[in-house]
Amino acid sequence: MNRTAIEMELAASVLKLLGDKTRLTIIGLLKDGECCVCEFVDLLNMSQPSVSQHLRKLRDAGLVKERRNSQWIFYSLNKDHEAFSIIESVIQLIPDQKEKLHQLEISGRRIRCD
Amino acid sequence: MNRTAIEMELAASVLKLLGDKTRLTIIGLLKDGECCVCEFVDLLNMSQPSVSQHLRKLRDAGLVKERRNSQWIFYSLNKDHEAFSIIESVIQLIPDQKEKLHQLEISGRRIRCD
DNA sequence: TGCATATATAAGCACATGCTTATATACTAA
DNA sequence: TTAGTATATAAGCATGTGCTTATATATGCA
Repeated sequence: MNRTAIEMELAASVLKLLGDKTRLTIIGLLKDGECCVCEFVDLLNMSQPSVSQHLRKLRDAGLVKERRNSQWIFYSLNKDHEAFSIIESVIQLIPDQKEKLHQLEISGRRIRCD
Repeated sequence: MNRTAIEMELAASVLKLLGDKTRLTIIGLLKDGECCVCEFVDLLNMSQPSVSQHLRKLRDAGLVKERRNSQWIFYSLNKDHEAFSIIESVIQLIPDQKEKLHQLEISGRRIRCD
């Protein structure tokens, strides 16, 4: 028995959340920092309600944290999640989203607050 | 850009398949070898059609291979799958199923053919 | 050949999922 | 206070999912 194993039920529920292209991309975008909803809407080319609903699922599962700053709400990975090791592993195996964030930055649509 | 990254769409589809407790357990049971359908039915305590349907999804995705030997069909992981690295990573993070297979063995219900 | 075992498949159904549109809430700035 | 921007939520709907029951197919054995 793997001493530090993530219980089957929990692992399955996390993998299920990752098993959607939109949410998986969101996780990828959060690899190196925070993003706010409007950035996701921009980068994913999806409606705002749809993005919000995906973020809600991730937040309900505790996989992401949110932080309000002025009118924006910034999302980030919750590294304290019991199953964060799954996120960590998967994030290494999918295409890096750094370039997309960079494009956002140089087009002046990147939101930065701290 | 990660040179060996698994495309987002493919990764999501594999993770979606892993995002079901039954299928995730099947993958865990295949970690160290093959199993036939009746063993899964026994170990998972599920109906045979239900198990077969899960195996079909895994097979359709190319994640498992099948081999017929006499009246049994043995399933095993397809290590050549493009996204096998995801399986490999996840399998290390979930509870090991070795003990369950051992129990099957000592109760004389383990099927062995080669 | 005929029956038992192992497996696959089909049909039906309840429920989950992910989108859309519409609307509510929260904050900022004029 | 009013308008604008950012976000969340609700309702509705089409489609997907995973089970069940019933049946088909394949193999082995008497």
